Amino acid sequence: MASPVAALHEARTSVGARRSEATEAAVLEAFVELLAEVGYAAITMEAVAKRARAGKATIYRWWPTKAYIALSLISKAKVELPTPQGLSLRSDLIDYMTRVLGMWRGDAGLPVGVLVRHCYAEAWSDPALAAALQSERLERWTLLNDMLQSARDRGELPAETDLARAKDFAMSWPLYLLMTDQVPEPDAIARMVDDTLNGLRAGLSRPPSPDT
Amino acid sequence: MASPVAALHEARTSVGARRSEATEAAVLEAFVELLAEVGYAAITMEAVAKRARAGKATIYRWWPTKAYIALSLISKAKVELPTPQGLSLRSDLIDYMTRVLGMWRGDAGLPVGVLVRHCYAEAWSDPALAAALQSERLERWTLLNDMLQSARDRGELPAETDLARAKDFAMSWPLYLLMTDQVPEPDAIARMVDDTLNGLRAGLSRPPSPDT
Amino acid sequence: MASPVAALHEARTSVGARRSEATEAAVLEAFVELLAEVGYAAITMEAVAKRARAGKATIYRWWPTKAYIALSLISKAKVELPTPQGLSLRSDLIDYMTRVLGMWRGDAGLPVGVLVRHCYAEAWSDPALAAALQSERLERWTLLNDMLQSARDRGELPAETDLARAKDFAMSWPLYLLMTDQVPEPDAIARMVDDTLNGLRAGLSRPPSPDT
Amino acid sequence: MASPVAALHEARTSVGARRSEATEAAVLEAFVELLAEVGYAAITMEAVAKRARAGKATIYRWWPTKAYIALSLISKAKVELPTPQGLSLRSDLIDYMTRVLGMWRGDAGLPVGVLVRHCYAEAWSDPALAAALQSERLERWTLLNDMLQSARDRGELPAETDLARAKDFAMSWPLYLLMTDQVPEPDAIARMVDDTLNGLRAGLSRPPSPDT
DNA sequence: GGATAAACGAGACGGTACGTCCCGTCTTGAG
DNA sequence: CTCAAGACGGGACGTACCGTCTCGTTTATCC
Repeated sequence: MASPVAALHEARTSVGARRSEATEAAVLEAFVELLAEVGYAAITMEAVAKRARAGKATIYRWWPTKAYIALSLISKAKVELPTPQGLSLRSDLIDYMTRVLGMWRGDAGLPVGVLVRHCYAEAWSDPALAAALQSERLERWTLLNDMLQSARDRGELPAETDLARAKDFAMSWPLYLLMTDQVPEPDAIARMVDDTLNGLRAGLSRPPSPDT
Repeated sequence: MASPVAALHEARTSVGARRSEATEAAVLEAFVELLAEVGYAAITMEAVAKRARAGKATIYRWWPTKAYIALSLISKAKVELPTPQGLSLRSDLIDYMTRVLGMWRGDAGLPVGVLVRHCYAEAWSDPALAAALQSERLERWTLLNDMLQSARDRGELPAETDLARAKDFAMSWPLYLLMTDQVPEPDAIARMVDDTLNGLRAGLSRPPSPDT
Repeated sequence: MASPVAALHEARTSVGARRSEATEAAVLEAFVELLAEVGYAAITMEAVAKRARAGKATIYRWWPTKAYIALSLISKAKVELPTPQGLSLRSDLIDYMTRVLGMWRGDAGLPVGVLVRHCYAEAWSDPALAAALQSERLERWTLLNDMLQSARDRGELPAETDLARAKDFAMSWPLYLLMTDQVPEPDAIARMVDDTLNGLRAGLSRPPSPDT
Repeated sequence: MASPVAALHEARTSVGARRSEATEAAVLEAFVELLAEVGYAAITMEAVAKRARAGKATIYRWWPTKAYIALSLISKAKVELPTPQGLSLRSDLIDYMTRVLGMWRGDAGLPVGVLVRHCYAEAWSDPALAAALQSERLERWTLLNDMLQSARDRGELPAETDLARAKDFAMSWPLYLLMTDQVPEPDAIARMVDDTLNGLRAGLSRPPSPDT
């Protein structure tokens, strides 16, 4: 059930050997190694298979393209996101962004940001991947949603704030920076959050209501 | 000198036949056709050459990868950007964004947005392409810069506004939408601009000064 | 002990379920069907297993390669070979060849000729298969041997005729025709037999004796 | 133009690089080496390409399967066949068969017999190959045809002998021996020829004429 | 005008990776 | 204990493109 990728392979009724977890781990590990050694673009399914001592057919059985392997890694890279303190949206956002950007930069070993960028790139031509990414995004941004809701409840944000749009808006600045290779260093995160907050506090625009 | 791509091939001293403009046009046209028929990802240099009735070597002589062909097309897709009226930043931005997004969506026939997205994607692994894109971006965003400067001069924006950062900030929301396949329809552009303006008018954060 | 193939699996000491005859029949039947549908070359063990609803391991337990399955079918294709009348070698041979060639052509449903040809082909690289084929051949050609011996006894063939060599010689013309896809129609069989008889009656050459 | 295989690639109207003879030679040489090292059955197109330092696509461009490479080698293996002396059919045949069998056994380095056997095997499933083999056979057996014709003219064979059938008959005994791995040593060739001659001299059967 | 040189189309080349297929083995649970 | 189902490591298949390299033709400059 867990990951969006695994979800495609749930049905299982008959007998026979089960999916090898050792192989799955070996594939992911091989991918991480190759990412560090040759870079995302130069990774081939062939090389991953050889490195993982797995058959190519096995890899294709579970991951249609290398982007899905990347997505598996993104899903596994669950950082310990802090429970929002709820004192102020600003401090909550700074905490949150610090963790997220640290994960993107690879503070925990795996530079998830590279994977995210390439997954978005390939999702442009692969609707199924786009959908999987979307669901990944929803799952991962739950905390962000909670933060914004609390802030709205506390009156830090206008009462009529559209939470979904606010979430998108809040991620657009950092994602733009990721996309253009300008992921901010920790000390620049507060500035980024302040810029975002200015936009949010002033109240996001709303769709025109017929009665207005 | 025109385009960033052509700039790499200026030097010319000796005799011999010149670059065939007919061939260049045929290649670009073939690319546009293939884009509509099979999508960006499925375009190959081989297919472009065959469609354009050009030799592969000829294409490689002028464009290292298909991303550079895309870049050539982006450069050629000069829309008639309006001279800013200078009445208000809001109306200027709405005019500007309307034109840019229209070009991205392909209102003039060629969906430039797809090309932009894929160029960004491939630029992640190709510094030279990234540089060419950067210079393309500067050129294209000159008008945006002018608008912001005028607005600052008129007092619509805080006097201490960092124009470069403001430009990035102003483009981050639309680019994010482009990247996530949510390019707004014309009637939603005003909302997008308003969200951006809220952030800008409140004053972008500034880097910490040593004396603070 | 029946077939040369089965003979490899006679020893049976331990307990447990016995070989399922239903499975064996299903495999052979599946093979015959596939032979008609896709041709010998395109038959795979995988497809046979699936068609027979048998496990691949089960098939491999009893037949090392598909050639052995073919051999099993050849062995089973016991036609009612006529007891030699003993009136004349010529009429006996015509009867015999008519039956054998009919079987090759598939008059009884299964075109055994195709199986024979492919078994010979694969036997070139598989000594065990070659040996099995050899023993199959001996068994099948017993009648031919009898005919030749009777004819020699009756004086139709030179007294010093080497029966083994005569048997080979008698089969070489039809086998050559099988190999070159020229299996004679029934009315041409008499001609083939006559050609062979000419050679046999004149006396096959003998190995040089030391005293000659 | 010569060979049956090359004949498929004669048409050539436009410009462009020509077929590389060095590569063709390298492929054939690699095939010969692999034949000696691993045996026909274990040769793969992949290994041939690697050994010859040729691209797989290049090999597939000129030879559809490995059997066609074998056929190329057979065609190239032109032995110095003796001009028939014309003294007697028997001595001519012995000379001829000695040369042919020597080539099959590999007296000149390349065991052509193995190639012939496998080509026949694969021709059973490949009509185009069968046709190419047929034309190869015709070309190679020209001398045999001449011998038989001279002998008929001299009265050594019945005047009504069908030369084509005689040729087939003359080759059926040696080919049968090749197929069953019993290629005769030089001293047994005379016996083989004698057996064949007995059949020929007695007169091959003729198709029934309507007026008989 | 003849020589020279560049660019061109066509396309063969060595090579890499693709995604599929099948091999023969091993694992799992049902009978 | 055997069997079906089926996942596995492995490896060859035949294809598609890559980017480079002849070829011989065309086109422009220079002497």
